[in-house]
Order: sequence, then structure tokens, then C-alpha cells
Amino acid sequence: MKTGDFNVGNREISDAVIRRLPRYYRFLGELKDSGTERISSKELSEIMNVTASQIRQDLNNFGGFGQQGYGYNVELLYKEIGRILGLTKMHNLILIGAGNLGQALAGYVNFEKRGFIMRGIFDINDKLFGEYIRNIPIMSINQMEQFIKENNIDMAVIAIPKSAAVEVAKKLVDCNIKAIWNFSHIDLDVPAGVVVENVHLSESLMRLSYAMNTEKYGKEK
Amino acid sequence: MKTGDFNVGNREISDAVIRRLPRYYRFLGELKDSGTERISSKELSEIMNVTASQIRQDLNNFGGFGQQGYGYNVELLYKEIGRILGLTKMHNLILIGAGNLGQALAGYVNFEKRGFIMRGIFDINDKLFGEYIRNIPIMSINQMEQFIKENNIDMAVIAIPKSAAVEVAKKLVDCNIKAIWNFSHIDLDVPAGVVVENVHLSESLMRLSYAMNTEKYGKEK
DNA sequence: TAGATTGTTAATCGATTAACAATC
DNA sequence: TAGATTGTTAATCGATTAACAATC
Repeated sequence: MKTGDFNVGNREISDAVIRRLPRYYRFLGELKDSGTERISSKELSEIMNVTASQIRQDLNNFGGFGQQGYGYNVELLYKEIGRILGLTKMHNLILIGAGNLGQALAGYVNFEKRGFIMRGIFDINDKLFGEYIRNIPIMSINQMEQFIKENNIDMAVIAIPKSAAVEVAKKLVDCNIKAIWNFSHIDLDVPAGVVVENVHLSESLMRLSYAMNTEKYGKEK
Repeated sequence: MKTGDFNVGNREISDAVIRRLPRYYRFLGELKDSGTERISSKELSEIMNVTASQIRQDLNNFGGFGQQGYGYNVELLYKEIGRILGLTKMHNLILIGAGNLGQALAGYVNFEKRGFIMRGIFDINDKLFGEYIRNIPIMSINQMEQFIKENNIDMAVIAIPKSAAVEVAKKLVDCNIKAIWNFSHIDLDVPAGVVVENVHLSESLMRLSYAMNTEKYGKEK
């Protein structure tokens, strides 16, 4: 097992488990802030509305963080999950697309709390070049490749229309970007070793639409 | 079976299926736009990178839209999925929070294509009152309840800090809002009959962080 | 020590995939 | 008609829940 490899043994950790980790992290953070020192899987399960069994199973993918008869130390567990999620490392990132959504993302300071530092913003609109959002310069997309190399960038946020996203993603991969946070409504095709996390807002809206639609006329409970 | 109730028989349709519907819709829309008339589950499975079996199983939750020996008519299937997702209906919605993210969401015109019309924006910052984003007026949060009643609003987008989100959600529920698209980093607790769809960007970022972290040091494939 | 609660194994449940008869 | 492909049943796989011995 190499450094940074958290799963006990070498089993593959299921996506379902990983999807739940940030939520555990959020609740533990709140408990920590409220001064709670210890918590049992049972208590946490009631707060989070999941089963205690699931909590214990999930955590034991990564190690035995609890203690029989006591439960879990909140601060320790919070820190461990943070480490598992990679939040203790720093990453330099860039944003592509200074439209509405891009500007909102650039203005979102909470990234930095998690170790993600936005270094540059790229767009095709030359009216924006030279401007800044929170000290982050907006530059021409033509300068992107050079900037990535010179600034040790390993992650990119894509917030441009889908017609341009595929080409930009290709360039990013060529520049050895390791992670793409994709807000464009398209599935990006990247080689192994590059990770993509999609935020498809329109799909989220459609799910809400479905739920509204079936709730209204659905069978009574 | 009542109008608007799409599931065949009366089985509960699993969340896993529903989460895939918008993606089918997106791919079918692209196929339709490119002039493709018919497609088999096999062909679609190759484009979408899923199994043909899963596609057929998923669709047959809602009805037999295909034809043996032929496959599926793209335009018909696209329309059916749109209907299932409730995209043929109109909804009036409001936005709470005219910060960076809220402004980005207000500027996002694609909602309207799906039948979601933003009628008003509410904030606590009095410097914004009287301003407009795309003809949508920004008003005081104090006017919200009256506005909802007078404008037949059935959905709200919450894009405010989590400290204020719980209270606003409570007010919305009292005003008979049926759906909440929640961008605040908190789990909203709403009564049965009200649906919530969460977009937790920070959790998405953490998942990307996890993937980066394990990819780098992970076992070679 | 007795009580509490974990870590872990076993049982159950649900979702995905495979197979194939029905049928266009 | 023969070939293709669906709709659907059966088999498999994986995830969740339950149970309990280990142990703090």
C-alpha cells in the first residue's frame, strides 16, 4: 500500500461509499464546531438519517477509527475523512469561461478552505482581458497552455458552452491537467489518469421536474 | 393509474433509473438534432457507454416505446422521456439570493426551454431592490410571501448562505411551494408533498479531490 | 466488572446483466 | 419469410442491513 492510499487492504471502494463521504465530513464539521467531542454511529445515524450499520461499514473501508464502548472521536474522524478526501493537499487550478456561472465560481471563496487555489481565468471575450475577479486575472484562452505549465496547475474548471468544451478538454489533457470539474452539458472523454467530475445543472433540474410531476399526481402515501 | 403517472403498473421507480433519465434525454436530443430517425438499444448503449439491457429495462419501467426488429423511434422516445420528466408543463419559479451564484442562475436562459420561468428574485441587500436581471425584478425578501401567492409560484431556487436557508425554506413551505432547488450547503427538512433537489457544489468538489488523490497514488491499471 | 459500541461476518434486499421467447 | 431487436424473465452481482463476538 502506497502513501495516500487509504483503502484498507486493496479492495476497490465503491462509488456509493465515496459519494457519502463529503456528507459525513459536513456533519462531523458541524458537530466539531458545536463542541461535540464523541459520537456513536447510532447517534450520528439519527442526525444524518441513515443506518448506523452503513456508517460503520463505510468508515471501515478506510480503517478502524472508532473504539468499542466509546464511539468515534469527532475531531479525529473529521480530520481523517478530510485526509481521505485529499483536502489536506494544495491544488492550483484555473477556470475556463468567465460567463455568469464562471464568475460565480471564481467568486466562491470556499474553495480555498479546501486547498483549491484559483490562479487564472481564461475566456475568448477580449473585453475581459486584463480584468480581475478577486485578484484572479482574466486572460485570453490562447495563453492558457503556457500558463498551465508555468504555474503548476493540476486542475481546471470548465464553464463554457458545450460546443467549445471538447476542444478545451483535449488541450487541458495535453497540458497534463489531472482533474476537470466540468459544468458543460457534455460527457468529456479523457484518458486514464485524468479524472472528471460533472455538474450538470440541467439534469439536476430535470430530476426536480420529475419529482414535482410524480408527486402531484402520484399515489397518496 | 392517474394522468401524469407514467410508471407502468404501480411499482415504485428506483432513484437509480430516474437519475439516468436526463442523460437519455440529452443523448436522444442530440441524435434527433443530427437527423437520426431510429436507434436500437445496442447502438444507443455504445454511444452512451452503458449496457443495452439497462436501457431496455429502464425504458420499460414507463412503457414499451420500442418495436421488435426495428428499435426505437428517436423523436418519439425523446418526446416520451420529456413528458415523463415533466418538461411539457410550465412552472413559475422564484430565486432567493442574488449573490454570485444566484445571478448566474438567473442569467441561465436554458431553464425556459424546459418550462421553468423565473418570475422574481429576492434578497436582503436593499441596494439591489428595483434592479433587474434579464427583466426579472429583484425585490426585498419581505415581499416574497405576497409575491408567491399573487404569481402562482410553485418552485423556488435557494442560493443563500446556509444560516438563512432553513428559515427561508420554512416560509416557502408555508406558502405552498411544491419544489425547492437547493444550492445551500445544508439538508433542508420539508414535509411530504414538497420535493427538494440539492446541488451541493462543495461535495462535488470533494469527490473530485478524492478521485485526484487516489488516482495519483493508486494502483496502476 | 458491566455496559456500550465497535468491527466484521452473515443475511437480505435491490439493481444490473444475461438470456431468450415474442413479434415486428 | 428470415433477421433483427424488443420486452421480460431468470441469473448474477453488489450494496445495505442485521446480528453478534470482540473489546474498550
